[in-house]
Amino acid sequence: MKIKFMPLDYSSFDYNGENYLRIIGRTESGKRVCIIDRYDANFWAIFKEDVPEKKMEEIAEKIKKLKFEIASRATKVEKIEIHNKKFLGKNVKAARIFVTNFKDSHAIADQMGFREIDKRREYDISLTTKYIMEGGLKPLVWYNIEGDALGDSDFGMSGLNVDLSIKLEKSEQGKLDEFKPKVLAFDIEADEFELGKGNVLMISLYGENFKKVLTWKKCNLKQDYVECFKDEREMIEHFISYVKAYNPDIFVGYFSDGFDLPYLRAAAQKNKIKLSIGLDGSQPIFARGRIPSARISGIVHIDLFRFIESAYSQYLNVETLSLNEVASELLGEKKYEFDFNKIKKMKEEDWRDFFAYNMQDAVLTYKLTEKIMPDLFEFSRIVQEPLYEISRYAMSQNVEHYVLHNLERFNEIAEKRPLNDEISARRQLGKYEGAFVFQPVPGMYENLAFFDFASMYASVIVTYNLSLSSFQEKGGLEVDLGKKKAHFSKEKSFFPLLLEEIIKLRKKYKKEYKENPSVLLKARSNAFKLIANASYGYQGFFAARYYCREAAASTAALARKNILEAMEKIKLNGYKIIYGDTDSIAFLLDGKSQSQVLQMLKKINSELPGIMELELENFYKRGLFVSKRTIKEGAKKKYALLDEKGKLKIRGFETVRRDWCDLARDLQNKVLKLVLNEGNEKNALQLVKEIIENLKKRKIDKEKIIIKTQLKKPINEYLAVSPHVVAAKKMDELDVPVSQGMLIEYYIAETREKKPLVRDKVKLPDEEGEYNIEYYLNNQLLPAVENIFEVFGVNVKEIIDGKKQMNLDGF
DNA sequence: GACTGAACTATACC
DNA sequence: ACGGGTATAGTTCAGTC
Repeated sequence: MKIKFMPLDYSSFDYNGENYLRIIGRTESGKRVCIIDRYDANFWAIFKEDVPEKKMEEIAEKIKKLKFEIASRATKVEKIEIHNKKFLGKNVKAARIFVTNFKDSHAIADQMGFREIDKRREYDISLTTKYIMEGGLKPLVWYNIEGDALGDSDFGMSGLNVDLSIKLEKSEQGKLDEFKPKVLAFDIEADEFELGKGNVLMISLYGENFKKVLTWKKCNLKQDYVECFKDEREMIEHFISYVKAYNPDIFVGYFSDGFDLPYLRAAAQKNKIKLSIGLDGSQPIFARGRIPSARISGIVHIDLFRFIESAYSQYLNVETLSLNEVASELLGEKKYEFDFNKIKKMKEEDWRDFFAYNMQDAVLTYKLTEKIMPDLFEFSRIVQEPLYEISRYAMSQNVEHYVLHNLERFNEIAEKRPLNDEISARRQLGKYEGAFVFQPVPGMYENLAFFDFASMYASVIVTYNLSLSSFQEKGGLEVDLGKKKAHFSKEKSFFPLLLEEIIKLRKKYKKEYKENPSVLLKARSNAFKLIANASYGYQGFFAARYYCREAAASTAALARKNILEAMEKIKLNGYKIIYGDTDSIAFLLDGKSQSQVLQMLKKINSELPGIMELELENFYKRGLFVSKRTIKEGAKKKYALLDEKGKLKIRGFETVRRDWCDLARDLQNKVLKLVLNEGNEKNALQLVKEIIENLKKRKIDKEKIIIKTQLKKPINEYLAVSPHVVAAKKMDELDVPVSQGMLIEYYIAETREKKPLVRDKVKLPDEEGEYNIEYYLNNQLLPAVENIFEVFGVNVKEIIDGKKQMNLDGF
């Protein structure tokens, strides 16, 4: 039979000791289909350089005869083919070793100790990835499929909840038409945060024409979407049947890997029921990791938080990745408010609010999924990994899988993943010299231009062919790394070639998007951009297959060379350089016209090597650079600019730092705005005086003096007990859940005795007390504005102190 | 006990 | 363990007198 099919969920299984893929997806008409496809498990053995072909054949025969007893499976080498391949750009002879079961390939590879075999590769790649690499069905692409329909129990399947199962015979890629998956969002609320400690109070589900809160608490309320059950157990049972009935392609939560699903599992276990939401009736399976990953058989479980954290967050202007902040930023919608302190003594109307709160979380998660789905899908298509994986990969893994899935075009065998001792050896090498940052002279400047290099590090890698497979002992391009020199071949290697393609595709889709905007084109262009930008970090990342410290160090070195040369050229054209960081250059127009600047840019570009490209970032009316607090010299990475449209661009200042209180941040922001707009400090100074007056009169709202600092490790691992650690300890004592990664909130209060340390004055936001005027003046307000006024020759501290003196005199 | 530099820590920039 | 290095700055800690 023939169908049109789109693959969504991938898993593999053994049947009669052999490997099969079970791919769940949809047909055009919305039917849910399971495709079974055979995978011929294999890995590579690369021969040493001078092994004669006859010897290779002999070894192949010997390998075929090897017997293995692994995990009580009778595994053998099924077939061996000898191929001309490439490994890291070099021609090699390699034996492709087909084995009965892929699970045994690592063990078999380990037991093949032939002198003539140099390397064994590709036994450490996941089966699904290997399958896709070797021409299997790619995720999220329409296929025209031919094959035989399967019965319910074929291939040992049983009770799989699909409309149709097919054993794949022929497949052909179809057109890239639209596809709208069935999405079901969920969220739970519990009375304790710790896993398994408390009860699941309610579960919200939200999908197309589907809106429900399931609970076993207060049930006589007029909320049509709330459904009440006898107890926790009955609620969970109905949760399972609702999920089954809705039959989602994508089941999505926000931090559901780390909280909702583990909690539900624990609750189900406690109630002695199975959380059988999988298509085959199985429970979610949890894989270990920094955050556990919850896989649901046949359904793509996406934890939106994880995708946002790894790939999407750089588009967001948020201080935390909480559902509330992310939803506000992307949807303009907020979570509902609910005071969790009430949870132990709830009134009827509190329950009503709580249900609504729970519902809203699922609604926001659903809407966010709709918003982010194009990006998720494009990542999956471009990297060619399934949604489940893509939504959890770190950027390094995205880059790595992009490379793996494109190796075949270069006839390349994949490099192995480094082992633990290799990783630690790489880490011990320490840092290499990175970017150049120009030290600015503090001051207020008028009429500036900003240039920056387009995707600088990626274009350096491409232009100079910097990669593991082009790295060589001598000859070729020599890069000066200070103590050492690195050499790279001139012959273009696959990593830079792939990156060049990525950059070109990015440009192509960006252009198409500008001509004909669509969410799809934007997502595609963004995905290519992110992968390009992560490629430099990837080559310097100690756990990468294609790690090459020399390539990373050379990329940084050649980026430095290029920016310094560009600065020299700009200087030679008669401009004064004000600032620059890594790939950007700021300089004064100094009476010259914008078109003169653009002409110079054109000239510089014509002289740049390879695909290096300098672009105009913007022209600015004014720019402010301040000095460091400690030494009297210009501070790097700290400036404020005012563009021609009156828009402010602030970098590095306390205004943009979340660990400063709003009082100081707001004041600094306003001061910068006034100073840049007016060109002098007069009105700003007046404002500072007013705010300080208010501070001293205790007129400042409490929320404005709250300091938020992230707890980056468990409380007891801190060597220095800083204010936020004290606050965290206080919370812990009050049984408020404290965990690694949380933003700890506190304020600095007046104390009876004079204590020297800040941490002795820490109070939690709810704690009674008065803010410490001296602290907020000397440690928050003044430090935030002092450097700005210093640029105008004004010493704020003296003025404030002087004023105080006058006031006292007045008495 | 006051002072000082080093260490620890968080966060930003690109 | 789940890109990289560069940079500022607050607070505590440990040693000195």
